[in-house]
Amino acid sequence: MSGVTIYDVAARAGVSIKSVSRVLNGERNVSEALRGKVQAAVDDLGYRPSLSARGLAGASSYLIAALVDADLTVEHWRSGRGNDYLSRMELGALMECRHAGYHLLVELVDVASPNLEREMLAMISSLRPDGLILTPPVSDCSVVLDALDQRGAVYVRLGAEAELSRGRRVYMDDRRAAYDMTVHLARLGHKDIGFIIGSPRYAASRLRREGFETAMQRHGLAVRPEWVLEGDFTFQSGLECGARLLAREPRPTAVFASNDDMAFGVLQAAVRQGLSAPADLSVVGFDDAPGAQFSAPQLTTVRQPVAEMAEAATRMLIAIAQNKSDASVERVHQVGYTLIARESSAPPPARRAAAN
Amino acid sequence: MSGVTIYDVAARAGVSIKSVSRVLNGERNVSEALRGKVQAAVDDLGYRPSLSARGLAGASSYLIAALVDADLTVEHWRSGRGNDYLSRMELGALMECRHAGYHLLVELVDVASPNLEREMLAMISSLRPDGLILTPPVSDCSVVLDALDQRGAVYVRLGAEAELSRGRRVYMDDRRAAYDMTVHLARLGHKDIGFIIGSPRYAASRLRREGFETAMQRHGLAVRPEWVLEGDFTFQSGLECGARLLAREPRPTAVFASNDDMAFGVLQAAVRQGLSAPADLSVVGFDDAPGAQFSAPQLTTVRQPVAEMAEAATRMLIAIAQNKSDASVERVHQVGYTLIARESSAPPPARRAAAN
DNA sequence: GTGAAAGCGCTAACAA
DNA sequence: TTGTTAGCGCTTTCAC
Repeated sequence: MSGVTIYDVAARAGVSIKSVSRVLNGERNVSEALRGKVQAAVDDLGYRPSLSARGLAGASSYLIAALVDADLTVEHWRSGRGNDYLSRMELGALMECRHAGYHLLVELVDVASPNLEREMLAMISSLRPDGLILTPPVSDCSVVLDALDQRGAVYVRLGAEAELSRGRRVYMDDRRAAYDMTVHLARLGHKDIGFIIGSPRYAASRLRREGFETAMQRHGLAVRPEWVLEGDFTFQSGLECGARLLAREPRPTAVFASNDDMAFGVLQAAVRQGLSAPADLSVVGFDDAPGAQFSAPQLTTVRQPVAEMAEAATRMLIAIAQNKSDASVERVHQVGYTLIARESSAPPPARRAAAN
Repeated sequence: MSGVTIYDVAARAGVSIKSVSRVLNGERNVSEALRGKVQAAVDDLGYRPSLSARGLAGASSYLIAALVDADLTVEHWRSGRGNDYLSRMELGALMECRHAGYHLLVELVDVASPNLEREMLAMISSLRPDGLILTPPVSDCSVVLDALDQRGAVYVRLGAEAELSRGRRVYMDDRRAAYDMTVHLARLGHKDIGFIIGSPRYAASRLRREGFETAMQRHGLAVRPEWVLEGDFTFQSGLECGARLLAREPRPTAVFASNDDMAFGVLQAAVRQGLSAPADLSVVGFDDAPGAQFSAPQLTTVRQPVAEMAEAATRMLIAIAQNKSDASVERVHQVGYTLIARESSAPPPARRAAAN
């Protein structure tokens, strides 16, 4: 029952297997008559070529592999929480694979492994994916890039921020988004703005911080070192940093956390100190996490179009796989972001008082 | 550069390719000496067998395919939101694939397609996965099950609630969880409890409703038909149902929404009517969505161990693939749930007043 | 424009 | 315990 092969199709259509193969792969120099016969046989039999056989015989595997950081995955798994970035990335990649007849494989990469290079090489030779999507922080791991380059693998780096000239990239301007967010706070009248840095594991953390600092300078606002704390992108770290920030005297009138989870933590810290947001303290985040629209108050944040990024990346990968000449495919693709102003950001208390 | 094959390893170890194959597959009847030689050659060369070649020649593909509803994916993609269930499921599956040397493939399934059977058969013959993980609502689609059975494919249905005797299942007791949640409200003193049914697309919706109704009856509480509304698991539908529910006179003192997104909607509807939760109205959900701990008030809900379910499913699949005799592997695996009482559920206003 | 034959890199029978 | 041989179902030369 299991196997209708190219031979069955060829026999039914009364042609050679090579002709079936030609039709399947949309090659030129195939007469309409032949194409019709073959297509009919394919439909009758419900035939679909074996991925393994194609991969073994030909140059394409019709596989796109998404590389995901293993540590992160374990962390999420342990904490019982999902990974919003992962699912959004996949949605985009799947949408694009869907029509092109490609398949999406998700692979864990242990960036800290001492055998990383070897593992990457092994993965490539075992899977032979037509393209790879590198998610952060894997997209900034030079060992991974070296291994892929060594094998001539085609990849797109998502949100990459290091070694910008290597490979293809799809990214958004984190620095500028953070700049805009800071300006948003400044325009509301905030002068005393605290900042919580993200995990150093992500290159984006640095950029967000730079965007913040640049904006502060341009607006003549002082960046107080004691108001710039380092978190690790978790709620807990946001809670701790928030508590420290709000315990100081004087304390900032606004806090910009490098991601939403930390912003939620700051919000919580504010509540514990008897502060109400945004009346006493404005809090803004970054990511537009699933909870951002349900938090109290709803969180002002930056939305990164992750699905669109993955779509673009997958489209590039498939184009290269099909064109054979990858020269025509763009090397860098920038996507836009959206600053979503919700309830958690408002004018500072002083300004409010003055306005009364 | 790309291809170190089994021949290279055999040559280097001074043995036949069959011996290499034996060592690779951990077959018995291999001397330690031979195993050592082969392993050394494998390590030296950084060899890893080609998935395609293995799949083509042998019975195993080392592929686990996760079947995901295409409509849902498109919806999430359109709305720019992630899919928490998907990512949690994958975390679990990946954790389990990881050590066993299996790979996870994510496939979209269009349950509404007129050619669904054909598409499923084609997918199977093209991919030949060693096992399939069916996520809801695909896990309850009989056309899919028929196609898989016809091909003798091995699958595990996640959260399946229909045709319980078919195939293997990993699930949690939705009915009982909903029962418990209803009891939770009853114990707080609520007698007037509204309910929002989930999307009929999911079999779990029916079970949650049944759990609610059974609990109400057992506690001598009336289920008022006008307080039982049908939503579709979206925030918007929760908002609408909530508005309708709260506009009535008398109105319930508690609302049990079949999932968290709808519960968030009810919370929002309460705010718009000038009601404060949980003082005026208790609201509870189901799922423990990412926003549940950040909402205002934090949401009382039921946590489903999705990652653990996927882990168990993957473990079953791999065990079957390796044992060849699938008889020893359990057919049904039930996982526990956790009722998480947060801030959104509290005694009803009357009770509070009486207590004063 | 079409077909015949030769592999791709493995596993599976079957010998030895 | 180990090796030999024959495919698995395709794509790729290379003829015609």
